[in-house]
Amino acid sequence: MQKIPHSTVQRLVLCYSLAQKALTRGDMYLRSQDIAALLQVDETQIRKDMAIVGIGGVQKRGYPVHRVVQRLEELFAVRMEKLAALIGVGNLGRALLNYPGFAKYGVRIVCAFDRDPEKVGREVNRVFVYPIEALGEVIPRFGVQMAILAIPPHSAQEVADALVALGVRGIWNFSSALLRVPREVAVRNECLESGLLLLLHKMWGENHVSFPKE
Amino acid sequence: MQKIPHSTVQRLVLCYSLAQKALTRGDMYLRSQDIAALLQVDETQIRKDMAIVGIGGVQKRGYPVHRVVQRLEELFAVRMEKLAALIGVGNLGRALLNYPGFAKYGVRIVCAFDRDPEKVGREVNRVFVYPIEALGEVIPRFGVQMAILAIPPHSAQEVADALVALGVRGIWNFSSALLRVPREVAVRNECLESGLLLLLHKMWGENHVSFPKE
DNA sequence: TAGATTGTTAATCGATTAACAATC
DNA sequence: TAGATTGTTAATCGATTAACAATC
Repeated sequence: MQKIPHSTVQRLVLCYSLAQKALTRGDMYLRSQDIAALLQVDETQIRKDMAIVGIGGVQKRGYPVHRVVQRLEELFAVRMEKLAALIGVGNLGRALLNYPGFAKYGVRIVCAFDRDPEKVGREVNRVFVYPIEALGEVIPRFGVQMAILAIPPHSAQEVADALVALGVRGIWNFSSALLRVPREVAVRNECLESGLLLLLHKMWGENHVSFPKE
Repeated sequence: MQKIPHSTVQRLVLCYSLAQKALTRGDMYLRSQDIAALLQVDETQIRKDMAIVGIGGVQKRGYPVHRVVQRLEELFAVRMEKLAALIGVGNLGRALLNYPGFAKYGVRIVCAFDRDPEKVGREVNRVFVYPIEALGEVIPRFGVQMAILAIPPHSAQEVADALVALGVRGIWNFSSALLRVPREVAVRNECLESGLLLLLHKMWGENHVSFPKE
């Protein structure tokens, strides 16, 4: 199959969530028109996206919800169980541990790591916290495939290198560090600082006068 | 000034973080080549981005770090004090309250809201938690300009409508709901579910066979 | 049948990259 | 001066939108 454009994947993520909602509502079909309105894009775009991943529609009805859900679950590999490690059990890390979204998408956090001796040796949400030095022993033991990085940026690259060396295939990076990893390792940057700055730009960016604090 | 393309703004966010780092290191200049390598884009792109926002470089040296920082602080309005409300004091909300990034960019959370009577009336990190019903009274009293939405998706639109009616100009949306707001209100979606699915796609997407759990 | 929808090809638009001029 | 860099214009590439055919 041809490579799926990244912009298409982004829209399909949203389609997936819409399709799940439609499924619980009991709707049989989703029309490109309605999806497009919610995503605020052109409806042709949605039809093209569907075609790209091989989801066919039915004239006068729309796209069969169950087929959309099925195909997109395949595309996002949500029915496959994925074992994950959480690195950094700070405020954000703990919030992620309690996050209901993971289980829903087949991600199971099986171990956590922290540098702080206060946190090491305890359980958070039934997940044991290991010292960061134990990475090399614990990651292979559990067969961890992906890591969630919720640590300060200064040590992020070092930890990422270790994770990659241990065979981790994907990193969900909440630090502001720009990680360098081999091509075959997937990284998703979820830097909140960046998100905040993008919002601030939308709010006050461009042609405005910025008043200094003092 | 012409409209700044969104892709340019995204790169400039990263440039800002690099420039700050360079500033603390004491570097005088940043070369487009080096920035490009870290961002993994073409160096011409960086020069174009700089030109678009009016940052001029110096031949044989690069871009003066202090000017980059200064101009981008203006672009992201970070020196301006922005009063924010946190809606939803769950795990994620509490993590955000303790988040050091906010103060750094001039965002001050002045009040928090929750539906849970258990949480209402208490202080979290020196911020008072109001009942969600008090939104209409409290938001104008504090002069809140932006809101951080960390609530479940089903009530997100309703709360967003209320916030917009109260004059809030920007919403940092951590829920998975796709909010509909008037054009003049800025929204940044920070839906973690979406981020996770994008990572899963990169890891196992495309031409793979997905093994069901059972 | 008429109308509403999907599906596809062509046109447009915008973003990235290449080529090279300018200059310290 | 030669070389390294910025700056800019032109070429390419990819994504979006428009037009319209196909069909239930």
